[in-house]
Amino acid sequence: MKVARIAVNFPLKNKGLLYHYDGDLIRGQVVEVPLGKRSEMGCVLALDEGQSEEYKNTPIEKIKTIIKTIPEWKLQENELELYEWMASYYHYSLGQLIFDCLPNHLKRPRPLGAVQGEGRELEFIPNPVQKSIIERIREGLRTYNRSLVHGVTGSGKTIVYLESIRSTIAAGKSVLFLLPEINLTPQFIQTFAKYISAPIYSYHSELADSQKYQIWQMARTLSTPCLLLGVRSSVFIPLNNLGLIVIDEEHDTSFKQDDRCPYNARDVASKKAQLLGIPVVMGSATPSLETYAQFHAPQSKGHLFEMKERAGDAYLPAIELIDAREKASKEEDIWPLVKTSVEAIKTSLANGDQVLVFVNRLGFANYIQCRACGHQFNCPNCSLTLRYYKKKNLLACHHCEYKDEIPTQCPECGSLTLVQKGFGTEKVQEVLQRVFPDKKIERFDREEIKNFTQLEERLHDFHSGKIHMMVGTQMLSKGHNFEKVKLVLILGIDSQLNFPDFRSQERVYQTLTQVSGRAGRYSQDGKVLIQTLNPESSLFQMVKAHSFHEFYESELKIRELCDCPPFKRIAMIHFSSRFQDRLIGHVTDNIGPMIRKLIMDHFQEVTILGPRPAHIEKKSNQFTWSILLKSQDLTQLHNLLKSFEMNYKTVASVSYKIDVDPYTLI
DNA sequence: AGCACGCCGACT
DNA sequence: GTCGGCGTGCTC
Repeated sequence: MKVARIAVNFPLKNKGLLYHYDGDLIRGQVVEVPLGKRSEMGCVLALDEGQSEEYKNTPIEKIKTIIKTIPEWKLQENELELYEWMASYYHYSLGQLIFDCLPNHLKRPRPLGAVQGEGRELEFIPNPVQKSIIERIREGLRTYNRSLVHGVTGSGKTIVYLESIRSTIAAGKSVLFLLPEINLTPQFIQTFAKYISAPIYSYHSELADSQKYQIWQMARTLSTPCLLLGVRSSVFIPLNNLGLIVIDEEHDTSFKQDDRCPYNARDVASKKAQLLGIPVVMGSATPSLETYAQFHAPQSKGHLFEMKERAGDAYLPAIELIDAREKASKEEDIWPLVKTSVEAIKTSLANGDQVLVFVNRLGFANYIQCRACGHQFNCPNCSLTLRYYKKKNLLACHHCEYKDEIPTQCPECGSLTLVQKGFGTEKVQEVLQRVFPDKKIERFDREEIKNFTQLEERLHDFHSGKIHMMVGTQMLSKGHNFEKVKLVLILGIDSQLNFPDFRSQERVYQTLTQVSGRAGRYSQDGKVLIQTLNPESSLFQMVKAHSFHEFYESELKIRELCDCPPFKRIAMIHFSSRFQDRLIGHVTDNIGPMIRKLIMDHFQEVTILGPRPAHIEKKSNQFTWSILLKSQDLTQLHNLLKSFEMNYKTVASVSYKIDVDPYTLI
């Protein structure tokens, strides 16, 4: 009997478990193994473990035998290496990681569609800036190297991507194109399908399991090049003969997975490219500070390409601030808008132009409060207020499933006066509809658009002019081109500005710039109005000036002062339990002191903050407290995390989760 | 994460 | 009496 080491699909973070086997087996083979009283999937990590110390020290009767191999699943060496890197970087179980990433086995096969690219010649010539970037990227197509294309909205990054993709495909290699949102897939396919002479596949959450499975199998066996367009999880698809990875909207938070293994697909993609020896091209109008700093640094090995102007005849829109402290608006019942904003919309609509209104929240009111006693309506399962949805006539929690009818009186004092606080897209739509009764106003948010069909329908109605104005959330800000829009109004940005996270300024800068990018791409008189209570804030001045560099330099200084990325690397450990008292006792009495001692004894470069309650301490009846770790020395940070795990003694009903490079510290 | 064992309170 | 909720311990 021979002995193999298997990464088994369960949470233990060791190097895998030992199993006996007969016959031939190779590293990367997917197998089914017995585990306790059940069976689980596993992946072969090593053979010849018969001589290892671990095998000699394990009682022979404990070692079980592999049940069977799964012939259609065998991971390639570079796939396995990527998973191994991820498991150690994110401190996650290798076996669990692999089987979280692989698609589920086929249940009921559905046909898989591909768009065949037409391979037409370009109908336009790239401008000199685009041309030189394309040329530089083309020179690096045979080796691992990283490029960041920082181009203002409308500068034509798509053409740079397109030409890089065309060159790669012409060389007989496939391309992986990562994008943050499923919503953007159709528009890219539309553009790419004209000019690329290869099949185009898209990979996203709307595909059935069987279709995902087919894409994986197609990817492994492909003999001619293809373009694969996909969301976060498509970074794991083992495309045969991959020659280029493109990451659009590099800064976007949806590249970070927040359940299971909290990986960042942008960083995983870079690692994958390194393992394969192929280039990565990233692009954004608002790169993340970390990424920009990597490329901007004097010792940077990456290529930083700047596109400072809009392509063709397009101009950047004029950005104006509107002081929302205007008093006059009250009597006219247009809150949360102010008179200046309404007038601007009126003018724009009268000119026959379309208008976009951006609001960062869903629903009608953010929360409900009793005027008499101040009681707020909270979610019984979470430490949060319930949001009011008028159309559904519900109070609902946005973290759990809780829903309730809207009460008519306060449960505390019986008062009948309940006031609606804060606003969302629904409220703004209602107010605007009252002011402009003869205009067609629709929403563009998650409540209204839940799938491709609804998305395409709404976009079509807007492009065709059937809809005059759209009120939307983030969904509106990402990548879409609206030809007839000359005015964009931004509401509710103040609440984002006051959000307690070191990245809140960066997020606001990105949102404002991206939303502004929707305006006036096709005219000289595009205008963006930002309605705010803080018009003096220097952040707005930088957005107004379209000055990413000024923002970057000023934000960088702040990051240095507060010991934040990119100056320090960060990791968080979140502890959760249904029992608040046990959780607090555990983290304050055991965990805090334990980590402080480890730091003192071995990892003095690391600093610790906490334990402290999470920003939302209770979610779905689970309490969370967190510890924040910072270090300039990445190795020490990782070694501390490893030591923490080795020394950790489990406490009943408390679990923990490590998050390396978290996107939020709350 | 599952799964089983074992302890305790509650109910036909 | 026994059903089921959940705490505890284990998985090569």
